[in-house]
Amino acid sequence: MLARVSGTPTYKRLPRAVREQQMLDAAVRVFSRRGFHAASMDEIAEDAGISKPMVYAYLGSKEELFVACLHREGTRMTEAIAGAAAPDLPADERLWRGLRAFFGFVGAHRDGWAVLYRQARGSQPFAGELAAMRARLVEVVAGMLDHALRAEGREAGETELEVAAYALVGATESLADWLADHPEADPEKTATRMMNVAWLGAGQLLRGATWRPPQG
Amino acid sequence: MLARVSGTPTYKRLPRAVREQQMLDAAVRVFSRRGFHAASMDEIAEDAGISKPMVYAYLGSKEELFVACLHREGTRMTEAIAGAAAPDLPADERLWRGLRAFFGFVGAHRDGWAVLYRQARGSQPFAGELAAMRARLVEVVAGMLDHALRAEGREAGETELEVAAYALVGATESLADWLADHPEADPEKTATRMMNVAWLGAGQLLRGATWRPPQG
DNA sequence: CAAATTGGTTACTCTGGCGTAACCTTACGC
DNA sequence: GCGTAAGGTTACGCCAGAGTAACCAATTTG
Repeated sequence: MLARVSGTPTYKRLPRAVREQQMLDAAVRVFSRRGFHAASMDEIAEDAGISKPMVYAYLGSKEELFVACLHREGTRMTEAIAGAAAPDLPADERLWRGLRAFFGFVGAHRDGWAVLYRQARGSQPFAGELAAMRARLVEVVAGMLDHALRAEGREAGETELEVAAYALVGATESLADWLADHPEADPEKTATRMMNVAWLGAGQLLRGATWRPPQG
Repeated sequence: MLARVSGTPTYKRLPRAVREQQMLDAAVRVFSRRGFHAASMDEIAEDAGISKPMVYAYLGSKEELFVACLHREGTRMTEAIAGAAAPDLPADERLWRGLRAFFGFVGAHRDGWAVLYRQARGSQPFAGELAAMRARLVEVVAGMLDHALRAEGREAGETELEVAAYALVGATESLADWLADHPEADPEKTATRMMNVAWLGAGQLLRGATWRPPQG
């Protein structure tokens, strides 16, 4: 332990931007497997291959760190979905693409996203952050429904739309949880199933109706 | 403070069964408004009008206490819903009754149940407990779907049924959250809205279809 | 080649709040 | 009426883990 005689620092110096990402990666992993409360800053630091004070120096308190995780993951998700949007398609096609992108993302980030999301739902400090994300999503879905309705010359109350969107988003989140808990499941197939119940409803499903993805 | 000269104990002695319920009431309130982590055993004890060691004596550790809350509230809810079941009705009627009972319960226990439920979703120790409750619900819904399908001579894979039920339950939970956040909202109306999207699906909704509660 | 700046460390402090030890006091069975 | 269990209290032990102080070493910069 007398080592490090001359310029041989056991660690590697890295620019801030890189280290921050490593820390966020580690934080997502640790928060995922332990939960916010049970996760310790020491463990996160260790997992990131760095010492604790660095985490504080770059990302601030534990809560701030968690919010940073939420933010990064949330942004990634939003972008993944936004990339699938195409405002001039028919409603079912839009819904389908959105769902496929969403489940694709969740499937690819099983630990990351789903668990973070589950974490954030409970604890007050983050409920706001989360609620904002969900609100944006609900608004998008409600907007889509509204748009489709008006295109047919119909109209619905704001609350009607909000509630319908809320239910759709809730069902989707729920299946995302299911997907996260079933590693063998296929995201695409899950999206199709979601589409079936969301678009056709239980009534038609029971009558034997089936919705199938377009273009192969 | 030299008081309590003779038989004037500032507190009232009560049988264990009663005190336990008071403690659980208090625990539900405090966990609801603070969240599991931020809730302190001292506050719960104070809110219950008792001293902390009594809580430990009767209900055990903080985690055990929380699980006890979950259990009691969960049982109450299950019973409320079970009371509405009528196995020989058509599927839509059964779904409707179940939903109405559920939203009625949530509406009547706004802070109690919804927040407990939200709490439990995140934190590992209770995820199991919660998952079990949800699993029972999913099973019931899946069973209902299966029953209705077979009645029409059709059949569906187990996973299909499970996923559909999961989506339905998720949408319902989500609207329960919405209801809990909108104190002015009417449970019955919320149940109707849920029924609309669940039974008809977005497709028919957009075409102007509407589901209406039977018998007035 | 100083002298800041930036990346990094070890080794603490300090507190919230869980859980408990030790100790009263009323009621009830016998 | 008296012992013992059941209901109750105050006061404390204690520790995990958030956050910090103090200090070291590369690397850029003028």
